[in-house]
Amino acid sequence: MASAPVTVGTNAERVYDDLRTAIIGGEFPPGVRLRTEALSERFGTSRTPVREALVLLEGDGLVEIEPRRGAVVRSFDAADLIDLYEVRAVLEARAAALAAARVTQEDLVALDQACDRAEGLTGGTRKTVETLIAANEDFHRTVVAAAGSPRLAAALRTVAGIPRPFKAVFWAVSDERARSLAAHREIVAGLRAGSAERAECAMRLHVLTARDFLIEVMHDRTA
Amino acid sequence: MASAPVTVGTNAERVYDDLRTAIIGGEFPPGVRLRTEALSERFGTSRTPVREALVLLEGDGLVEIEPRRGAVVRSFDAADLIDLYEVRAVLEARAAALAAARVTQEDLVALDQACDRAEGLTGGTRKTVETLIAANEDFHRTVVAAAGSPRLAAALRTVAGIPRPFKAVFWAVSDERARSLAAHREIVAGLRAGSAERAECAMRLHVLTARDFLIEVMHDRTA
DNA sequence: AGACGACACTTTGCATGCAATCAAGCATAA
DNA sequence: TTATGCTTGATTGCATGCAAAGTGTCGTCT
Repeated sequence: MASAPVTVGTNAERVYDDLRTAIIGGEFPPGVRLRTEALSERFGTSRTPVREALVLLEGDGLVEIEPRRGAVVRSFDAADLIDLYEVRAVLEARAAALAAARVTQEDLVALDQACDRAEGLTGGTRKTVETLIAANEDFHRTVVAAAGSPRLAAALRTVAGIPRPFKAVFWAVSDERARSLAAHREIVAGLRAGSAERAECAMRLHVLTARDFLIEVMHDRTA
Repeated sequence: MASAPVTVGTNAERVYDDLRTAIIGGEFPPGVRLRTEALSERFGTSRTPVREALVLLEGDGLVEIEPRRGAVVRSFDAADLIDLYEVRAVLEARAAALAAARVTQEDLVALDQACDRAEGLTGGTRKTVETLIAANEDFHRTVVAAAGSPRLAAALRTVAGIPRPFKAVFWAVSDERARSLAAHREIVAGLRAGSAERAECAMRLHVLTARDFLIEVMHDRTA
């Protein structure tokens, strides 16, 4: 049998993945300086692969690197997030439209399951929220994968990553949860019907609704 | 007086810019292996900044890096280019729509000038084609800048760079030149009128027309 | 003759040392 | 007291050495 390879990919990739998860997970809040030596210590490597990982994360828009000044976790203000969600709306809507013509039965099952996983949950515990976020990410990832456009997927990477605390606000509010779930069901219905227009509009509506909810929340918090 | 800074930015950025220009300029054709030592010699640095530049170029979709195998200039087959142009169509159309509401008088002048620069040219010399490509790039860059969306600009970087020979085919054919110029004028008209819809549709049409011409050319060549 | 395997060479990926630069704190002068 | 310049410590960016993985070649065996 095939034994798992000891090192799949390079060290830099591993650092990139782990650091990305850590940032999105909120372990490194926006504004925090990311010093190469501290990170290399944490990940058990030297500073070289850490530096490479930071460059990759800059491409994802998760960190900002200023020459000779170092890297900091990028902060997201309202304008940033609105901008990000609007680009996401355009790209994910397109992904949904493409997916409508290519989606497989397995994809549809996976999408249904992602919805089902979110369906029963009602509590507001950390674990529940984590599950909801994971199900949501699976859903969107499946749609993008079904679109079958490598370039679209690459473009989405520049707007896909935002820290979990920002996402969490969606799932903390019960009404938004229900609305999001309904939107997901609607998107699946469009895809299942093979209607690019339905899927596209449903996805666009879904993302723009998220944008507006975010605006509302931020307005309440700053007001 | 202020002397020009000896090093603006880092060495890695300079290598990235120069290497990107070289690849797009066709100096390194698709499929060519990019060995770090040879490049470091060329750019007068060590292998470290070269490696960083290659990672950045991978993010732009211009090179492919396989672990332990090295970097090669990415080759673009028909499916790749079609995929790329369709994502460009979505993103640039969105950029045009955003720009319609924000475009300044200076932007419009710059766009007019980009059109004017292409207007008189008729020959098929290398210099002429270079000028046309440069004017075209200025045009699109100006529109994207006028959109004022950093995330959109970042997403476009993943689909903006393709080797010049591919672009050159557009400008080698006189009819396509005229059509492209007319499309640019149409886009400017939409922007000047402040009509997001006109600008958006004109841009989408422009990019999709380019896509179809590319399909046609590649079909002719392979047939 | 063709296929297979061992060996040497090439190239990558990583670790580490070093110079350049930045910030921060302290002394000094107005 | 406040502003300015120096100095020290910290941190980045780059160069280089080295081990590991990949590539190609040559010899051998069938």
